[in-house]
Amino acid sequence: MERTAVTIQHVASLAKTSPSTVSNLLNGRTDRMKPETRERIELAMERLNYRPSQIARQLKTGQTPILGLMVPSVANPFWGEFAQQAEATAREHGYQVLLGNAGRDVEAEERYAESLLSLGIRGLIHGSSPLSLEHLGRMAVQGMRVVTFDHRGASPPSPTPGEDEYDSVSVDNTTIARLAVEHLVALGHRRIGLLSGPLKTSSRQLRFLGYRDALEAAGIPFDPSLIWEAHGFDGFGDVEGAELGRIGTLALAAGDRPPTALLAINDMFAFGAYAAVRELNLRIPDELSIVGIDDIVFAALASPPLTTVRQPLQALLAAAIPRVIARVEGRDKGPAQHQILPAELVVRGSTAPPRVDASQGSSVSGPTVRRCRRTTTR
Amino acid sequence: MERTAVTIQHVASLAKTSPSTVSNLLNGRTDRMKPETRERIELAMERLNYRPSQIARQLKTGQTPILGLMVPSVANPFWGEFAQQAEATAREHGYQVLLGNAGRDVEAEERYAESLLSLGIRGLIHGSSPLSLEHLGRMAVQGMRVVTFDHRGASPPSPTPGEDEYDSVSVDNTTIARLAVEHLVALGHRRIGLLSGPLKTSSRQLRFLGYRDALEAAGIPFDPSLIWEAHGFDGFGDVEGAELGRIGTLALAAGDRPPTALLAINDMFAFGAYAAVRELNLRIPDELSIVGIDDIVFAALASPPLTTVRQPLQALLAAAIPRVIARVEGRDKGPAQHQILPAELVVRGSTAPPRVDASQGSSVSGPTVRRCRRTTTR
DNA sequence: CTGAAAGCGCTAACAC
DNA sequence: GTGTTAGCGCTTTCAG
Repeated sequence: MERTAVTIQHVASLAKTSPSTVSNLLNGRTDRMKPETRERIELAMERLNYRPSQIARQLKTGQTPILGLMVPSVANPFWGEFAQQAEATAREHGYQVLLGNAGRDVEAEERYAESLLSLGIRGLIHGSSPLSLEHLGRMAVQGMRVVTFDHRGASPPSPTPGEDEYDSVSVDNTTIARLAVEHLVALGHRRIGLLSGPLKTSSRQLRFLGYRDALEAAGIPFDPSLIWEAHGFDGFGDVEGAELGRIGTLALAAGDRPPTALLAINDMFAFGAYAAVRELNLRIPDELSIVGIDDIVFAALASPPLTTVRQPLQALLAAAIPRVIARVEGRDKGPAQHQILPAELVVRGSTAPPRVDASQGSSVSGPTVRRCRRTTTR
Repeated sequence: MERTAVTIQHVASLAKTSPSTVSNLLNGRTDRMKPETRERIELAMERLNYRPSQIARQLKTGQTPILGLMVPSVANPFWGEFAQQAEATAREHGYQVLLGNAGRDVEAEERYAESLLSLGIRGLIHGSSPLSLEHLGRMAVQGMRVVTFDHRGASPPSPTPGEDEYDSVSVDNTTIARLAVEHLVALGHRRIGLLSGPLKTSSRQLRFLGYRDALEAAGIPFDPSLIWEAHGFDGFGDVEGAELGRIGTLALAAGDRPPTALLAINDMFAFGAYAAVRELNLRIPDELSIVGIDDIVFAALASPPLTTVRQPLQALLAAAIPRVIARVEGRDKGPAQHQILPAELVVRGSTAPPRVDASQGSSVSGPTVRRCRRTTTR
């Protein structure tokens, strides 16, 4: 009752044939095989309950049907959905997925990549985006095929060094932010805050750019006092996003001329903003409009439901997974590809026109607003 | 620049020694090794940037430093946190984690287990709990060591068949529900609804039991019309939890004598209830108290913050991971162990005493309540 | 204390 | 069409 000790030889001898013939069948080289031989083998495999050992196979071929999956943290709902989608997509292609929560730490990522390599894993889905992607290049040199997300938006035309060592599939981060800001501007907002963790990743920088561009396009001067970027803080705020969002919102609201609307760098930050707004006894969207990015499950569930810019996770992974696999299997040897997918604004209940006396905005110290909650008659 | 082709022989020859000596060093059999030999080898490994191939090693030893992780879906925030914790804990022990989203489907789980086996993976963290755990027994027979969660609460003393094929670490699900109900009863509620997906898993059944017991202990008659169990629905509602919670709450609220408080089978359902309450223009907790189970990240973030019963994820995994590993490595050959950890009620803002005219409760068709939101002066 | 040799289960030439 | 054979990179007796 110990391990499955039945090998290809057992099958072969039961089927009165040779291991190589069995191997041929196993690998679909069944073209010129006598049907009866084939049947005998299949019968034998059946009866022995034979399961080929991937281990032995991969020692031989150097191929293993596993992909590495590196995300900051699956505890973050966005990355959880990402991982789920990655696993599902990979499975459709006959691959499994080895999870790695590297917390955006370059060293952790490298250690992780090394262990993948020694496990014979040669394909990596890299869902993270520290500014420097050099280490990905290093991985590539060691034989790792990687696909990143969020790398290289539309805007900066100059390629990052090492860029051609890996493929990427990303949303247009600049446009994401622009979409959000345009929506807010259309609603009449002119003091639009930006709430973010450290602007260290390229996706965040790109979003920042989009924010600025959209403001400029609308003729609204850029006001640095409306930017809140977490600092004195060691990390990227993937898990603590909500807490950072809360703190940031409080800080922004305490300013002289607080924003009437906020673009949060992602939905977690947006929910932190919700919490802050609750503490301040303000109301969303009447006194503060909030837009998130990602469209995680809770966006639709929150009260009010969050207006956000959706990342097309499914499409992203559907593009990425076959690509790594093709690379790993050597079917795709072309130059690095950088694909960019569109994002979509989802307008829900957290955005509305600013109050007329917008210039006064919200304030911590002001008189507590007492007003009835809007009730809709059904 | 292709693959890391440096093998143990290269190291050996550079170090002017034999592969087996290198292997000895690699495996810590360094007791009776001449220090200088050792140094030569270490130097050689350094210079060659040698990385032992796990693949070759495991073909030989049958051991791979990977654990399978089977959850319904990492897209569900609870399981995301679970997976994150599992990965982190496993890594502390030198193991990696292969993700499998089996959606609680027994067949999918078996397929997944098979592929694990053929990958040489012999340890499985099984975070799911369909009622029938027989298939786990089957896996055990094939050599898979598994640790389950949520299996076998304190209550039903009769062991499930096949139970001694695998270990388990779980929270006391009966107590979880009891804690929640007692809290509600203490607040003065007598009509307490239960909102759940199909009561097919043992953890859910146990929770149901705890709910009933607590009611009985409080002298409150059990009223089946207060139970809403999703049906006509194919699955366990892991991802759709919120939607189910919403529908269920609507249904419960439409009853003759609607509940004044709700126990949701998990936090996702609770948030679904939030959404329903919003649609009904009611207020939490004044008009409806809600208690969840799990304490996912959003529990603290929601408005109002959700009162819930926390599952001690970290402790759960800290107990489970070393156990599977010990099993896999053959260090632990004793009989199956079933560990039960305590849960903790976290009281937040979603529970309060029922309104005095509790018997009337909430109603869809009743007049819309217009009342000011409570505002706290700071 | 170190080395030689025999595989682990499978694949891929290359014979037959 | 099918069988033989030689390894993949490492571990592990068992000699030296």
